Amino acid sequence: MGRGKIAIRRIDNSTSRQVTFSKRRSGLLKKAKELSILCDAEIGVIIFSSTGKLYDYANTSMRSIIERYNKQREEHQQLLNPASEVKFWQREAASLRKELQCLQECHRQLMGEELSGLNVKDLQNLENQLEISLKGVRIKKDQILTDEIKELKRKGNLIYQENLELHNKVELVSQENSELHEVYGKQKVDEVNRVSQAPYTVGNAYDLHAPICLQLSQPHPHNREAPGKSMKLG
Amino acid sequence: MGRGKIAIRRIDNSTSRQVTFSKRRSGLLKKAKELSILCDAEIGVIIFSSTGKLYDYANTSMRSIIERYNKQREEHQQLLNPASEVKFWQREAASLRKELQCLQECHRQLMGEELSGLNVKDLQNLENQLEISLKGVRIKKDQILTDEIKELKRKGNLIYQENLELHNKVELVSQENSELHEVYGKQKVDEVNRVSQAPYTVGNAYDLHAPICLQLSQPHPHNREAPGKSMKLG
DNA sequence: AGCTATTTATAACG
DNA sequence: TCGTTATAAATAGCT
Repeated sequence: MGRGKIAIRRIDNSTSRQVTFSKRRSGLLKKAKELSILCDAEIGVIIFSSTGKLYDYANTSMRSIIERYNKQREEHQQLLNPASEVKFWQREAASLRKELQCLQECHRQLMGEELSGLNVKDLQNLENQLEISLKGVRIKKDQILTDEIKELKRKGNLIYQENLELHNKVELVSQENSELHEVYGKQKVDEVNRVSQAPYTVGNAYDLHAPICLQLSQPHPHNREAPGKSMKLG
Repeated sequence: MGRGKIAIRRIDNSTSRQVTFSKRRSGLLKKAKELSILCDAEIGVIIFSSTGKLYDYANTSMRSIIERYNKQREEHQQLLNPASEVKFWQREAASLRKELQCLQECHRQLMGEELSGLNVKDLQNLENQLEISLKGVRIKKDQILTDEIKELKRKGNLIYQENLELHNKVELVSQENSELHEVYGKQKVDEVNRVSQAPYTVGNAYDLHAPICLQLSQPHPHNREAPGKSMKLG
């Protein structure tokens, strides 16, 4: 499969053998990975290049694969090793693996996969459970968003109050200054006034004479009411 | 690389998973063989199917490949002495237990429980997943119900046809009887007619002069249309 | 298990 | 080693 067809025999040219090794090695490991995923298989691949370099792939762990391989290939090896502790842990692992498979099946069903084998009654139960789950998740999410909104509203009001007070303070100071200038001369009053009023006119998006209004994105686009009814705070 | 493209994820359908496993397994082993020949490499492949069946390939011998692997990884001692074997299985059990706990947490979340610790983004993802699951479950359920309806419709029509034929047959026989009585006397004609017509008037809910109408419960109570629009068959 | 339409891998080359 | 492309090979979906 390439520009030309090649015979399956040792490639003489050392360079192109290297190149082919590199390409086909990655191809082989990719296919091994795909097979393990597609078909839920446990796969180990060990490759030694002609120069002795090691490459390998194992979807679980090479050690457990080799262990399993040895067990399956030489059952009598177990008889040579009658340590009951080993047997205990093997049983433990087998039991856990079984439980894991059971839970995985259940999990797949909750993910909406592997539904063949379920009858209408099972599917109805699953549907009900998913609706309950969905409801719970939405309630939780809404709660978080509501809390966030409350917090923003609280902070907004605090800032608004603070700004009101600052505004009053500035007016007081400004008036005081005017009176001082009235006494000591009028030459610099204009400048001072300009500076004291800057916050109300330049680079400030808040209107300090009305409650703060923070607009938030809708949590549930599909549940929104008629347009124009945006959520308002304050 | 086939009639259609497939995503690399576990194949749901058990039959096609089996078929794909068989095809790709032989493909993988062929490629391993080719690579070992073309590039003069030492290669071992171990495959356990999801049912636990073992398939393998080794261009030299699996034992020597595993030994070389272990030597290269400097782990051969761990697999040989029983104390470290115990440790291996303990680690295996711990690893499985960890995976189990992870899956259990995920499972609880899919069940709508234990949602604290999730942020809005997580909850949104969970909500989306649950909606996908729900959709899948409903599609599957609807499909089963639709198939059931089709089957009932088919059977209903068969019965209706059979009844029509029986009706005709009865009329023919009845007419024949009348003619016979015409010849041999009229004393019992009334009785015979009464018997032959009983199926049309007594204890029979079907109207044989109209298509059979089987009414089924709605699959989705929350989706039903205006009342009075019952599903009709025939 | 066998048959194709397609997708994928890769041989040859830059 | 990396990228490109023409072509061989693998294989997904069917029967």
